[in-house]
Amino acid sequence: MPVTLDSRYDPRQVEDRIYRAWEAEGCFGSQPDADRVPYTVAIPPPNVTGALHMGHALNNTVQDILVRARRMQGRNTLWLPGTDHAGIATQTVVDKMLKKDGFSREGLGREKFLERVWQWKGEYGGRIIGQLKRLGASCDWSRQRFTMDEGLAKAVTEAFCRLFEKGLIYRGHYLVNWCPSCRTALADDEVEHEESDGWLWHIRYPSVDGRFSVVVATTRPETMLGDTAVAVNPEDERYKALVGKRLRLPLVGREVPIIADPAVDMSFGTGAVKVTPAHDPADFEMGNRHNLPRISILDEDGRTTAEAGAFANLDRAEARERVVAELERERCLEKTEPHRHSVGRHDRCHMTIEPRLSDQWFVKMKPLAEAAIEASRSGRVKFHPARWEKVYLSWLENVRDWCISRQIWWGHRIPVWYCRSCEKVIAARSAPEKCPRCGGAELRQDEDVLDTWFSSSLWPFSTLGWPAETADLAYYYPTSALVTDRGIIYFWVARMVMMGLELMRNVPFRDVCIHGTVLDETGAKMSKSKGNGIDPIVMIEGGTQEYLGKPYESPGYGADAVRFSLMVLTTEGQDVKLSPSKFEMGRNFCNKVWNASRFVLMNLEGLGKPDGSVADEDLAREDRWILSRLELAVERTGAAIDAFRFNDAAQAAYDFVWRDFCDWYVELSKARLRRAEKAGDAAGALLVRRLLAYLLDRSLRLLHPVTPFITEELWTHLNASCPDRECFSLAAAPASGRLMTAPWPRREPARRDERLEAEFELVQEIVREVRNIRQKTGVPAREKVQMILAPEKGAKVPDLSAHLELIAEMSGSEMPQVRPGIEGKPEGYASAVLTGLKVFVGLGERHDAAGEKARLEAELAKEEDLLARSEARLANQSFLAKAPPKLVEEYRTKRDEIVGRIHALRKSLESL
RNA sequence: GGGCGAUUAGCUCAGCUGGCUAGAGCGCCUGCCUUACAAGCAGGAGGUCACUGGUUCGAGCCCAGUAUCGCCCA
Repeated sequence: MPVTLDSRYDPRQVEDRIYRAWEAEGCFGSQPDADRVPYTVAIPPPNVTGALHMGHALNNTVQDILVRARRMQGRNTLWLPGTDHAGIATQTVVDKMLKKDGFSREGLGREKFLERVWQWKGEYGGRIIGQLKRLGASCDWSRQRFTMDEGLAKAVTEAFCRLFEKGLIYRGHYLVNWCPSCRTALADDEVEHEESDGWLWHIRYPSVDGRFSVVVATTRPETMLGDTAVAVNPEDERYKALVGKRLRLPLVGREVPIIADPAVDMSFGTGAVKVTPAHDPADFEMGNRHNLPRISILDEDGRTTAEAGAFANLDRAEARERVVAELERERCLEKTEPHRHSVGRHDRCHMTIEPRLSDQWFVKMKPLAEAAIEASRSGRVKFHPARWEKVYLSWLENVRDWCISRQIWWGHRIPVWYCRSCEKVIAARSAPEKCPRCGGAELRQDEDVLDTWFSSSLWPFSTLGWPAETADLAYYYPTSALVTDRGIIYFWVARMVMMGLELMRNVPFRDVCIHGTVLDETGAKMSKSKGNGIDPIVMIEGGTQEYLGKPYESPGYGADAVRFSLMVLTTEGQDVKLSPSKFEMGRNFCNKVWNASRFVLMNLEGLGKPDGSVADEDLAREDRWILSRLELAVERTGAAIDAFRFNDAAQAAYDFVWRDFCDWYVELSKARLRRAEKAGDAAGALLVRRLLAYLLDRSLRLLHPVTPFITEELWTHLNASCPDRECFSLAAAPASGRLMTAPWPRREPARRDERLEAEFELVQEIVREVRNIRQKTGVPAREKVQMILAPEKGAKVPDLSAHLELIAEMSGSEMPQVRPGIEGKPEGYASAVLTGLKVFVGLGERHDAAGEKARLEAELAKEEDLLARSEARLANQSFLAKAPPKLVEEYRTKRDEIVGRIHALRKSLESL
């Protein structure tokens, strides 16, 4: 069948079609199978409101590579996909949409609002899933889950109840991080701290008896309305005598005590601080130690309450202004100085966090964290790269109880009911009909929902059917690897480990792969507000996007190119500085693979069905060379994937395909085929063609995890033109069906031949030297030159007789004459000196003695420099005494080689 | 303040347990539309491996310190 591939690879004509074929043929699915070892990856569920960004593209490419490689390696592979309901983010998005239509959440009421969210999710929630498919993700879509679907809701309720029953979940009145914009409590790690310029206000508080006063320094003067003490360090001589005395709060008039507490930093401000237990975490603790009253002066919107007296019903900022102005008027403001301090912001909406006293639900973290720490210390969970373990551990070692209640509507409603008559708190798997204590029927469910991360912490097992004891759960759990960004070590990794250990009695995954974060080319994190994001879908499909203030026109690099480029850039967890042009590399490589395949396919026409294996003794030296290189590539690529070193994997496959196969083997096969045809050597030609097919086959398999689309497409063509292409063991690797489910190349260590590789390296060097001389002296491309190879007398040079034709063809020379031992240089020839071997290139008229002299002298200078260093080393007695003898021997050989080359260079110069 | 990472060619990065004449891609220079590929081929130039000390026969790699940048935690 004639092959008609375009001379350029166009991903647009391939990718969608291939993906649909995979889906239609059920290539992604996995079922438990007791006879096979599973490999399981649970996707870190992307936010259902989200669109695929470059971080997702990187994250999911890594997962897909792991999963595709394991699938080819014979593991029963399941990549379990899904999305996260992202409580606050989704609620905000729908809220905004409603506002545009003139509705409000409050006006609609809880039930109607939730209907609208589900409606919205139905319409837009699938977007990121479609985008993952566009990237090539080989997830089992039939198992797609959503953190709010029925099964997962059941898991959340079950988990809550179990933890509650065990006393690991409790309710309490504490100071929590409050977002006045989202009007909800947040967990500690949802707060980002940011240094910013502010002020330090020094306020004078007079004593009740009017005899003295104390100046306190604060960054938040408005909270003085809620002060219930002034604190000093017990060691502070300046204030020792005043401890126990009382002050009168300006503006408010309330009397507050001066207390001594070791938490006070004597060097901060005046050494005396105001204490506002209801509005500052440190003050809250201090309040507990000293039994201070807590006065909340701000409400859930961040506005002042009635407790603020004359300053009631003001916004936080306004209250500050008014308080400061009033203090100044009353001459209580000593001074105001510029001050840098850190401000907590909500990581989603960036509103300044307000510590707020409220009733919330918490998870007791200590016991859970201890188990999670042990799991990592004992190696049951391993981080890659290992250094991230420290980050994980230090978080767990210092973790505070986790506030899990959120004052929003979109999420898992807390499965707790309160009895109106006896106030019993009931956690239940389904709505109870009456109070188990007093029998009262008036029960009210808690209004709050759970933190989204609570449901995601169950993800690795809730998605497999937990709490039901399903076959899936028994087979696929624990999962094999979790792949994520370092930013999510606390949110996901640590919490999943805690919950897995607590509820499943086993870790949720064995390996945690932490890859780098995608940055723009200036090194800044990509974000919408900065306009420095690169949209992976635009890179894949083409189109214009705004990048760093300028429009960038993407030609549509294709998913494979985007994936390949990302992988080459992803070096062991280092951040990835990206610019759109980086994808050219991947695209160029795909085009190379396409064209190499095109060449092979063209040469396979009419090949027919070969009978039997290729006999090793029929292989030429270059065939054994490329098979040795292939073996090296298989080894390197596999080892790199095992070690989560994706750049090495991509690079190893790249080097083999481009450098070894295309640059050398394909090029020299052209000449061999020509030669065989001329000589009527059908068997010789067949051998080359069979090897080309075989090598292409193995290249496609090796590349498939990184560039799945193009390799699958080419595989289809290869199957059509050459279904029987196994050269050495016909059963080794079936060549039908889909590449994505075909076997990974087998390791064949016996194919590795390092001596042959060294020999071939010499061939390559000779060819390069001749090409260099030709270029430097301006020999036209098609003009053949004479060549003489002159091995030195007694030098250990590999026998090149089997390579002479190849050398001639690759360097554009006549058949080289081999003349051992000639010293000088024939008239009209330029020379190059290799180790133990001189290469003479016949230039005739073109021979330029001056140019030649300069070239050789430069070479000589380099060699002499090398020699000097080499001899210095060998003259060093302690080197000779202490270095391994084998190494010393190697250096001696090297020295002799240099001496030999210098000698040869001098001879050449002399004969000029 | 504590921790982690980075600093290698003009740019972006490799360089694992010290033995290196320090590599790749892009860019640059030169020559080629050679029947797979100009998204390509061939040839080339380009580096006091941030700095200062130390350990070692030997340091890009190990140790200590300094500087600059980035991230995380408090």
